[in-house]
Amino acid sequence: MSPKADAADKPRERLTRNRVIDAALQIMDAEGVEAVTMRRVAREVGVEAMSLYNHVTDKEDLLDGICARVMADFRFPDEDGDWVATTRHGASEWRRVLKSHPNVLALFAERNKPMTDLDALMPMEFALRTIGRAGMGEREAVQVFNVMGGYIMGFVMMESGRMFGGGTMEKDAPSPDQMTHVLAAGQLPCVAAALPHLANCDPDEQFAFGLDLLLAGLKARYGLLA
Amino acid sequence: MSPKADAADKPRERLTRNRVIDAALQIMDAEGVEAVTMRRVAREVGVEAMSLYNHVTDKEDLLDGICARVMADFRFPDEDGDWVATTRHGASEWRRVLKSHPNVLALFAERNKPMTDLDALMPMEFALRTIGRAGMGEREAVQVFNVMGGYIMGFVMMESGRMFGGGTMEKDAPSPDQMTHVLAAGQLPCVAAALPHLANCDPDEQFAFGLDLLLAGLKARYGLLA
DNA sequence: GGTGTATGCTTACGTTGTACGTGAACATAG
DNA sequence: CTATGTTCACGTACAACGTAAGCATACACC
Repeated sequence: MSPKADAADKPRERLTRNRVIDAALQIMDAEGVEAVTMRRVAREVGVEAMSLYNHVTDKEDLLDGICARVMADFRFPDEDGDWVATTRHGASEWRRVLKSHPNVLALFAERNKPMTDLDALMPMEFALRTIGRAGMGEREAVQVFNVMGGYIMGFVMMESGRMFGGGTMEKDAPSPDQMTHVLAAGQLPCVAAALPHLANCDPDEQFAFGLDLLLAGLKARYGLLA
Repeated sequence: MSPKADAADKPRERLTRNRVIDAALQIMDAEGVEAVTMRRVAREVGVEAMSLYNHVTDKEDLLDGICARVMADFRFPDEDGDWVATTRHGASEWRRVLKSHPNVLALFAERNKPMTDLDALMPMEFALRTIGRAGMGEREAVQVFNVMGGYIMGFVMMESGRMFGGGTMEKDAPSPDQMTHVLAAGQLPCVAAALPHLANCDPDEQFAFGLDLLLAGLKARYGLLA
């Protein structure tokens, strides 16, 4: 009998680079960066570790693939409205992408080379094009891109990594760690006073707040109007 | 003869937590985060790996120690002038600290708990106090802190991680990697046009530019004056 | 002296990334 | 049909990792 037309004798689907990277990304989202291990990914796709090397050259390559894959999730806003509106949409989309895979920022940070993937670069192209619509010079557009990009990345880093006490205490839990002890010592009065606000502030609102600051600064500087 | 008063029979200086963390930080600066290994640090301080555990509970603890140590390098600007000037000094000092240990951002990013060390929190205290001097409400001050902090971290992350092509090509080197190939394909015209600016712009100037945008936005919003 | 308490060394175990060799499935050429 | 080359998965093996456990040494205080 012919080997096809039989569902049972095709025990495993053909492995591809995409399937490998997808599995790795899923593991990273669910269990953190350090859980992304060649053996763990292999197990996820039902294969031995060494078989992955037919589709990625390294673990490095795998991680690069994850970065590119994440950026490929970027959904380009339409560019019909004025550049400020498009910028706002683009920025919040960028933040959405980063937040939907919160651990990818750690990857970005530890990777010291720029992205080369076309998929990963297209959001940058979009951003530069949109900023360019504001009518400033190329050089200024690049500056604005760096500033905005930095703001977005840093903001998401702070809100999801919460490195400065952002979400330590849920609501009013007394925060069992030693931070309370430090605060109780009376030093850091401003931090102590800020804690409830750190816990309660709506991140979306904060993000928009900072973005508006930047946009307002741009308008004030260049006399641009929305 | 007595065992003291002889320089030769005191073969090693007493190991301390600080010496361990210093060594780890030095290794991280010189060779990257992944080079910070218990055995490597031990070798650096002239000891076997397991001896480090007398001074740090974990590798985790060691890395936390590095984070705290880096923040402890923060040199507090004087707070005599107006709050805008102090903010500017504080921001550039914060950037200086991060840039002088460029790999620490990867640590910050992969660590999902807030800092609890007093040393690490004092720059935050300083920042909140300075922002508070502007006269806005506590809640707004926290927002401004998050926005400024995010901007600083993100900017440094982009400028030292150069994830978006920032420093790929030194001066006018033709960039041997595959990025050129992608660009040559005609897609990404804005990125292609931006590349020389990405390579040539002065980071200090860019940083000040973004910071001024934020400050200008604040002034415009709150009607604050320098 | 003795006796704890730090501190360091050694050995050992499980897990990591990956180099290397084997073998099955398949395409194409003779 | 057989021969041959390519692709892909498997299995074994090794060095380096974090660290648990046990033992050795040195100094503080009685």
